[in-house]
Amino acid sequence: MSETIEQKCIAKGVKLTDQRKIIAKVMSDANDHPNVDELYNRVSKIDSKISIATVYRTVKLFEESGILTKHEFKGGKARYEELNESHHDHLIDVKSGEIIEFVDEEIEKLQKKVAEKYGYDLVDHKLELYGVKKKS
Amino acid sequence: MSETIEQKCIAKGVKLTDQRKIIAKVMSDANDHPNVDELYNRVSKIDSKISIATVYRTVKLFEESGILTKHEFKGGKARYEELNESHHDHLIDVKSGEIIEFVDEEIEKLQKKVAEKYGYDLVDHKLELYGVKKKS
DNA sequence: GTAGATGCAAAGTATTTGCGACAAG
DNA sequence: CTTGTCGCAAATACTTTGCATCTAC
Repeated sequence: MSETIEQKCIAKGVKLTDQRKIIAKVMSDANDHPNVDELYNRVSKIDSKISIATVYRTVKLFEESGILTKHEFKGGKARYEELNESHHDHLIDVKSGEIIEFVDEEIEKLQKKVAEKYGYDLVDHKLELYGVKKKS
Repeated sequence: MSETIEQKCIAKGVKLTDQRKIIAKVMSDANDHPNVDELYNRVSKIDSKISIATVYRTVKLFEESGILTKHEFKGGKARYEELNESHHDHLIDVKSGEIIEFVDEEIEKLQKKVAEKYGYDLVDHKLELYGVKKKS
């Protein structure tokens, strides 16, 4: 296991309040990609007095600190997930909404090559695949 | 040159009102990826009485009819562009906002392969590269 | 002790919708 | 004619913010 979100906050000099600790824990425990509403629901079960404004402020802060990453999948609300060493992209089941994480080194390399070709250094990228389960 | 947006509307049985003709023309003439505000501005110069609600309704209708495609680039408003036979992805200059269109057959193939690998048929995908211009 | 965080409600954005008037086919 | 569209303003959905209070360090 690598660093916890709390540890990352300390490393980055982010002040750890009770609210932030709870949000950090909920995000650490999440195996999915919750949106702010879902996150607020989970957090509320632990401390019902936390306001949604704090949740918004915190995910934004964590994102700016490189602790969380934000996804804006098609037509939905912004979703967050913990950012860690292993980069991956997403395959989204358009029927069920299920999200599969995948890595493809070859695609990564090609992306860099495309950027190079146009005279750019790649600083970020977004790759989302939308699919339907095969009958087979 | 291929079909105009107007022709596509007729082909798809979309009723052609004056407002829609104007929006169709502005989108056909656009070489960029305007958001609704920008589109509304351009349209207003031709007919100042068109309301923004109509612009929203029309881009949505055109998108559902497969005439326009919607992009939700990072942190911005939804942008639209005409959908035509040549599929492409986008490389966005994070400093200037400039958008470069590119095609990479190899990446396309690999995406399909990844979907296959997880038992999915690819129905759609989104690939956006964000880069900064190289000094050199 | 002090700078920064929180809760609340109000304010912003972006987009959608109800409704009566109007126009395309 | 009749069904669908338009303009308007109000409503909605998501997110941000001002301010007084509170808290981590």
